Amino acid sequence: MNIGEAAARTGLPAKTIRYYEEIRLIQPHRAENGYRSFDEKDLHKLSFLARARALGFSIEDCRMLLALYEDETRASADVKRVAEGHLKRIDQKIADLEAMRATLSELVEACAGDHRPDCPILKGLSGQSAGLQG
Amino acid sequence: MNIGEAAARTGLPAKTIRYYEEIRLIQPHRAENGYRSFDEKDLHKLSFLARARALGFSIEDCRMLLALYEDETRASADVKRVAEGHLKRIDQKIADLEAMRATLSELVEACAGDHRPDCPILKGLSGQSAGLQG
DNA sequence: TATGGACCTTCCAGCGTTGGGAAGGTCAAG
DNA sequence: CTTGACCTTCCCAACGCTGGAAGGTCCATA
Repeated sequence: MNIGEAAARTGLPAKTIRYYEEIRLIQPHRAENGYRSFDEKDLHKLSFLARARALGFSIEDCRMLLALYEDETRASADVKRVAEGHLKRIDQKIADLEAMRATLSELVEACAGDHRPDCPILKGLSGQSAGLQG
Repeated sequence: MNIGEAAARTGLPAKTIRYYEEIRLIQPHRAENGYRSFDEKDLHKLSFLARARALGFSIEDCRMLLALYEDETRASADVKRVAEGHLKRIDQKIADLEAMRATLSELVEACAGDHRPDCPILKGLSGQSAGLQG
């Protein structure tokens, strides 16, 4: 099938599919007219990629996971290691965001939010108030 | 003072300070030799930017906040609106990451992580298992 | 057969926020 | 006079696409 149908069936934009070919995540065949030709195996790989990306795996993680997916002699430990690394990064991001959230929400709650110019948020950002480290 | 000292005193890399000038967040004067010359007001603005960026505000949010910071007749409501918008985006990001985390950690926990090829993580990513929507 | 439109191709450029590095000017110390 | 630390501008890379331009292909219809 052509790229349009592959896009429709995997939910990935055609542009993204071309990009995945360019960075050699997939290698669809070419028809005589030069059009990319996708088979079921390509579709499976694209769907795999779509799910892995939706879980936040980097492209390089995806490349590794795809290689493991295709390697029938893989050890599940190798897959798990990649996933645990990603999990750790997710946890770190969540922690960072929670920290931001805590400080910011403190400032927001202290701000009257009316017509007057006095503003604890700006005070906090300008370093005139406690609650902001760094 | 020169950019090196400004960098040291605000904790921002010199490269970043030059970028902030390029996108017109700051406008330091120039000495006769062409070097940027930072005064205390510039330092305050840079520190303000550093704190706002550390809280995850976008550059455009920072531009708005800086304008409000410098406008003595601002209404705190305008500041609060920007901050609340950002807080909302943070909450959304946290929610997205928590969702990823939940799915991924489920898969990781189901994976033996040994020498055998059987792997629930790959099964999940390939769509052969429950727990992965979209 | 001609035309139109939907598809496909490649190539180039940009997003945001730096970071790295080249090539070269300036300044202070020895 | 040299050395080395600083400064300047400019260009490229990163991430993972996304948009658009210019042009080829295919199919249906007039």
